[in-house]
Amino acid sequence: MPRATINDVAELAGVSIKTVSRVVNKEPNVRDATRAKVEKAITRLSYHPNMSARNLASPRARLIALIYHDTSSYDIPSAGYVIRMQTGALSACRSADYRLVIYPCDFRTGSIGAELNAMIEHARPQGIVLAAPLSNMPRVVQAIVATGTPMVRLSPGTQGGKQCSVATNDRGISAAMTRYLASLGHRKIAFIKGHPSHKAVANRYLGYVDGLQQSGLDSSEHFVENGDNSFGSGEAAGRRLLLLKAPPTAIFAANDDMAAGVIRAAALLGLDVPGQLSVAGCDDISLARQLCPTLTTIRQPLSSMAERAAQILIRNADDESPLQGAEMIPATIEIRESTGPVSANTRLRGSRAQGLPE
Amino acid sequence: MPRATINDVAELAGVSIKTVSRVVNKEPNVRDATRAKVEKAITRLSYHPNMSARNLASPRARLIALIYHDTSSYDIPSAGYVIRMQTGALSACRSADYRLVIYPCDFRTGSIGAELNAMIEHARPQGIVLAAPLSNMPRVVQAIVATGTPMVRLSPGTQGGKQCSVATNDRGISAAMTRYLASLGHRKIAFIKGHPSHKAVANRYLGYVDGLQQSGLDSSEHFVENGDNSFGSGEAAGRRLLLLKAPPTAIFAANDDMAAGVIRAAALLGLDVPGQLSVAGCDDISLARQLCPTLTTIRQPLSSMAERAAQILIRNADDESPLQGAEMIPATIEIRESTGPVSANTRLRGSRAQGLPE
DNA sequence: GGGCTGGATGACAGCGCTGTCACCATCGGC
DNA sequence: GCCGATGGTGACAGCGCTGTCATCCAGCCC
Repeated sequence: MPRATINDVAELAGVSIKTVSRVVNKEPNVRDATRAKVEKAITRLSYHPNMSARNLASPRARLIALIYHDTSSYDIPSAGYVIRMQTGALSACRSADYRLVIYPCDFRTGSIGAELNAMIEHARPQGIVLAAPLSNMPRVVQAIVATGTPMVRLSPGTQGGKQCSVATNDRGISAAMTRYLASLGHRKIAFIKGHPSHKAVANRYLGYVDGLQQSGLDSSEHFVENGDNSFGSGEAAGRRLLLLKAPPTAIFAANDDMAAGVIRAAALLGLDVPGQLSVAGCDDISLARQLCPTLTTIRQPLSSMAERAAQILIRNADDESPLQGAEMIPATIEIRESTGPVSANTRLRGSRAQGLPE
Repeated sequence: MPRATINDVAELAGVSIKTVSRVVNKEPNVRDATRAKVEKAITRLSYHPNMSARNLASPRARLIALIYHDTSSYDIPSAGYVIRMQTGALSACRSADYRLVIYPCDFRTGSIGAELNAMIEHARPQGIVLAAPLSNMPRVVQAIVATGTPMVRLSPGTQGGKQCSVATNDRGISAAMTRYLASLGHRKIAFIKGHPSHKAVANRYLGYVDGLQQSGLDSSEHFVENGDNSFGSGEAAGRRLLLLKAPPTAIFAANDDMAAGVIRAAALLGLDVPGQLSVAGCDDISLARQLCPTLTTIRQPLSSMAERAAQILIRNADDESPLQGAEMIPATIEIRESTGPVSANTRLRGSRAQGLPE
């Protein structure tokens, strides 16, 4: 059957198409009886408004773009990260009858500014959700700002500029994780920092320091190692920490990949996790549940963040609000198997402890 | 600056808008000189055709929908799978000036048929790319067929119906993997089957049998175990195989999760991989590169498959071809660290071999 | 009751593009 | 030199909707 148009509905309901339009768009100034009549006709004909016609006739694009760094060209450990954001953004779009355009792009490309510009010119989204780490790259942010398209940044790390953003409490939740470790009896809690370019990840270190302080613990420089977000760097840092004369009993890594590396380092040294060493990570990548033991970690509310960002953009079209300010959606701690209370024999090492091959 | 329209271009080039339209759509019957003039004007004004107007004016929707099973509600090990398909589909869409709509949905929902129907009515895509495992679920396939929207199925497992499909040579490449293992000197090659509902995964078993035969090896029932695609089932199956009196020297699992389980089982039994046991998987999930040792596996050309599917759909709009037949894009074997030649001391077990705690 | 206000509704003109068809040159064949 | 065929081009009517503005009818004030 040919698709029903607004004319068909108007005819069936005995009103003008304009009135149907009002009902569809939930505009005021329609009598209840009329509205009911129209709604009945809509149902009977299973009418769906034509997106293209709507967009053409009104300045509103009903299109949100989600721009993120494309990891598919190399490794894809962060695929879950992207999927979760998509899920959130899609959810907001679906309920508002908007469409979502996904735009993976590679920030290492020199021409990313031009590329984004072309995409924006082409798709003409009503708003843009910009994911981390693109959200804290001046080049990228500026290219988008230049187009004048409303934008919400996800986890921008710092509140630069007036752009609106949605973030999570990286620092606060990291402090909470540290306090949680302290509450298990740990006194020597180490931290492995992430790659310095990642602002949001850097905030986690600050949270760690806060947490130590709040728990009345000293932050010793010996218990802070540098990593670069990779599994290998986590393993190396973990090994260095565990081979100290007075090693920590808990290690908190700024991301899950490094935490997984720490678990491996511990295994190679014959240490039981969590019996002799507690390990915590951050991000809740899928690996966190597959690891053995499963990894206690911080779960970022990525989906909610992206959903909120899309909502802000959608609502912005109505009330022309200036679109600024930062929203915060709290992260949660996922307690799994890799953390536990300090045991009596914490200092005991397994037989394979010392001098293992790298 | 306000966005340039086709009128602006026509005026600048001194032709009618229809001629500009012809140039933009690469239609014939435009003199070269005219075409050049128009193209120059387009560049000067950096004109981009308005999608909505185009769609409204022509039956062609310039929209492809990618429908896949939404894993985000539970665990997300397959996020990479989705991302790779998206990448391929996006690539086809971008180069043809099409838009991509992603539609994750949960096949466990009772109302999935109605849901898909509503989505299709709403978005009106010109074609649908249906990913596995949805592509071999009759309920889902029928719901889409009922809408009359052109569809290409990805890895449908079997060639049911007349729908067009793009698949990979699961069976052939599995045979190749088996031959590869045999070529390393392995004579006792075990296989761990996947979940029976997954057609494409079932084909891998057939390939394994083919491969044994092609290598002149006997397929012994003792060397085939059942799994359910999960890590845990792989570990259990691996353990059973390795505790046989005459255990295999190579284990080929129908997917990577199970292969990872086998590696863990081997580690617990003190077996060195690949020194004493070769392990191969299938899918090339991101975990495959993070495992230690990294996993030899079969990489499905997901991105190419999705790209091809989208291309077929896009091209179908031009030449009204009946849209049927199955295309095949070959998978590749990724040789990594987990497989190696049979060593002299293959039968030697590590000290922790027997009777370890489960 | 006259004049007003404001809510409810409809007429109408596009939004920017494509499909159809008409038009005007050419051009080759007789 | 006349004809039909063909290539190149443009006029024009929508596609299905929304924004604007006009219209109409109640209800209200004095």
